[in-house]
Amino acid sequence: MKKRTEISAILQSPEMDSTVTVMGWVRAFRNNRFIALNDGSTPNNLQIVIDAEQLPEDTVRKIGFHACISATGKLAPSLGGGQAVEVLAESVEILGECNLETYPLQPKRQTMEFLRSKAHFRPRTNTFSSVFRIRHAVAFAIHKYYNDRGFYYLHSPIITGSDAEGAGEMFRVTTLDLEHLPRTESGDIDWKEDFFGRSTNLTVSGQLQAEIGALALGKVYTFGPTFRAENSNTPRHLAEFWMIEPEMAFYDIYDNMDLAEDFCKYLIRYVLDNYYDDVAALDARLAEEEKSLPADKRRPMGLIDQLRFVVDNDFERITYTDAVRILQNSNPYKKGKFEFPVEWGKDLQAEHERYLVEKHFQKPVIVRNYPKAIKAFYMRANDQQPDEPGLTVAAMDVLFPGIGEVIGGSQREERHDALLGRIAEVGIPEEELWWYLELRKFGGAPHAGFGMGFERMVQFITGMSNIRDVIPFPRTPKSAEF
RNA sequence: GCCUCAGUAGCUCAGUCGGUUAGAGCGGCGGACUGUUAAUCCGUAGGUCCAAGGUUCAAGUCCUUGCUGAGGCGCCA
Repeated sequence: MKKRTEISAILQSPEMDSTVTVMGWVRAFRNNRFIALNDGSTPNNLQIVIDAEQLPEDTVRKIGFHACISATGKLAPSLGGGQAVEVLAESVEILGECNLETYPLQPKRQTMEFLRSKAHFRPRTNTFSSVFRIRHAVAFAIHKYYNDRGFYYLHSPIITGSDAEGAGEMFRVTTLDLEHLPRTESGDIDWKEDFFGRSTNLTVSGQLQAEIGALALGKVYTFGPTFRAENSNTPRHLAEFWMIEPEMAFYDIYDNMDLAEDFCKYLIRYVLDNYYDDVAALDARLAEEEKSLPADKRRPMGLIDQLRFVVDNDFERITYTDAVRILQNSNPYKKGKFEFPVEWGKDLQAEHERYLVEKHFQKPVIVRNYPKAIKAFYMRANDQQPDEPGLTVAAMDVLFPGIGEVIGGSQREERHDALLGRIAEVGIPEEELWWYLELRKFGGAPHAGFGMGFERMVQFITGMSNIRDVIPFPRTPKSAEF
């Protein structure tokens, strides 16, 4: 293969008069003379100038939207106003034709729904190439952030035998012949016959295993795929998504909140610092899109302004009890505008969270100390507070505008007896969690952690309105093409 | 899982009260064009009206069921 130069490198530091070979996909061919070429290395195109009479007629005819070409020529300052440099092509080779009579994409605005059905081509569009570059950037920044702070990347299992995680419906993993299931004497399916000799599922969370890591390595994080078989049909849910779960020994709920806030800001700052052109392209696209919306449906600020705002301001921190008080004093509450009741002991609904984040504080909010009854068994019980009608646990949720809960976490119950009591209360068989309990019995430590929805964070940073458009191959109920 | 809306040309949509040969813009194709920037100009082709059943003299239009998609809610990250 001829050695090619990536367009990002050329645009960054062009060496005028040098001869380069570039390869990529044609975004536009204008006036029989100008090719806008993109190779995915940057959102920006490189202009190739050809002399149609100096090239084979057949080659010129095949230069068209999304055809793949290689072009060789001298770099020169551009005579046109739209770009600084261009390649004066001496030769052009067609690497892959693109027959536009049958190719589904078109050089025009397409809906996200349509492009979703063409997941094999959508990364070639401006929007999706920017989204996927940013997705990469966020993933990389996650590892960099934790590595730089002395965390160890722990690989939690994808296949789990635990039924006790309680984070939702699970996908079963089995090699049993579904047409001829082995049965026990009592007629139940005999999971002892299955591959692992027990019933197994895809993981819904790596947290319990991350706790094992934290109680030995001090600070760990997991970052991997997570599976929920919930029949959730919303722009914020996927059946297969990625989650980051840091877990730290010797952290309490406040340390946990500090880390969560700093982590969120770091990821946003990293993308702004290193992928500004991509964010700017998405910002412009959103601004264009919003022009056609009525004023009340528009975002309060542009994408970049919003990202800067989140980075530059402290997150609001309140207790669940405060949140209920604020909501009960709110206008929508007094006017009966909320669909769901606001009452201490009941979980906050999306409409309540949205009021707190988007109306009342107008910035990210961390709510902590939720009622014990509505939270998971592993969260650390707080002492009874005089101003709280019931017992709470040291849980915390980080709420973002537009996407809602981006992080959920807690200080974990490290007291063996308290945990044992809680497990009994919620009715999980003790033997399911024998190793989890032993972590408390033998050299236990106070510890805390949280889970961040990776796609939700990418969604926030890119401004994409549907989570299916920030993952290359979305898996949702009734949909697993590609 | 519940509720709402939608499905008509490659894409985005219009299609009146059920009535003749189903339209537009964009895109494609053919042509023109050597400084364009979503290039522009001229010409042209293109339809299983989501599927099945039903009502009717007559269905893109009304009814039933199903499928698919989107949005809202719940569950959550």
